Amino acid sequence: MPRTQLTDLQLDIVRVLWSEGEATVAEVRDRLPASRDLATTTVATVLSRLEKQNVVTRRLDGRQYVYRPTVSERDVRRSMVADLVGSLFEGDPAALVNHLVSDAELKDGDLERVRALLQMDEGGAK
Amino acid sequence: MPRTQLTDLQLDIVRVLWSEGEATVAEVRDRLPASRDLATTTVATVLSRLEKQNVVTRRLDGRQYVYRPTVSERDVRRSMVADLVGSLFEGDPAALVNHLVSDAELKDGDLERVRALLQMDEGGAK
DNA sequence: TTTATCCTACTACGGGTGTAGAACGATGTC
DNA sequence: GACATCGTTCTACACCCGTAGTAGGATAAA
Repeated sequence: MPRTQLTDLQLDIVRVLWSEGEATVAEVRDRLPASRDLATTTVATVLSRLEKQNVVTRRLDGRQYVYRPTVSERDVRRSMVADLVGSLFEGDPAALVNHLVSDAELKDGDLERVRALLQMDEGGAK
Repeated sequence: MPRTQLTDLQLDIVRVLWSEGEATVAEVRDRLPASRDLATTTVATVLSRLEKQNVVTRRLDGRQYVYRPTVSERDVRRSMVADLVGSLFEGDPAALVNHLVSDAELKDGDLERVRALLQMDEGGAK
C-alpha cells in the first residue's frame, strides 16, 4: 500500500484521475477545478512526485504519459480518516462521531441523516 | 482565530499545555510522550513557531518563558475535522459518518456506542 | 570573582510541497 | 528542410516542519 496522506492539491489532481480513469498531464491540467490555474509543468511535477510515491502509475502512450491512480478514493478516505482519528481521537472512531454530534456544527437534517444511516445499517452489522 | 492545523508533534506539545495549563520549555520537554526524546532546543523551536502562529502565548517568568495554549482541544478538533470534511467529503459531515459506518472498520460495539450517543442526543437537538 | 549552568535566540540542514521556468527531444507544419 | 509546438525532465526557489547544535546572556555555585 502506498502512503496515502494527500494534500489538497494532490487530492484535486488524483480526483481527476478517479473520475477520468486515466489522463495525461494536459488533461488533468484542464479538468482541475477552475480555481486552480496551474502551469502544465506544475501538474507534471506533482504527478511525477505522486508516481514516485506510488500513488499513481503511468504508461507511455506515444510521446506522452497517461496517468492512472493506484489508490481508490475509498482507500484515501480510509487512511486519512484513520490518521485523523489516530492523532485527535486516540484511535477511537466513535469519539469522532461524538465530536461531530456534540462539538461540531451539524446543520439541521444532518443528524437525521446520520440516524437514518445507522438505522439502515442496523440489521447488517451483527 | 489562529490557524489550527497542527501536526502530530505540534499536537503532542500543545497537549502538554492543555493538561498542564501552562508550562516552560523544559516542562513540556519532560512531559512529552516517552516515545519523543527531543532536545530541549527542539521543543523550544517548535514552541516559538507555534507562538508566531498564535497557537500559544508566552509570558516571561524570571528568565524563562511560560507557554500557554490559545486554542482549546475542542477548537483544534473542530477545525481539523472541518478541514478533513472539507477536503474529503465535500463539506458534508454526514458523509464522514457514512464513511465510518460503511467503509471503515468499526469494531463491534462502536456502532452501539454511536447509536447510544445519538439516542442521548435525540431530545436535545430540535 | 571565576566558572559552571541554564535558558533563549539564531543558524542550519534535509525533506516535502507548491509553483514554474529552462532545456531538450520529437513531431507536426509550411 | 526550417521552424514552431508539444511534452517531458531538470533545476530552482520559497516556505514549512522536524531536529538540533552553537552562541551569548544571566544566574548560581565554588
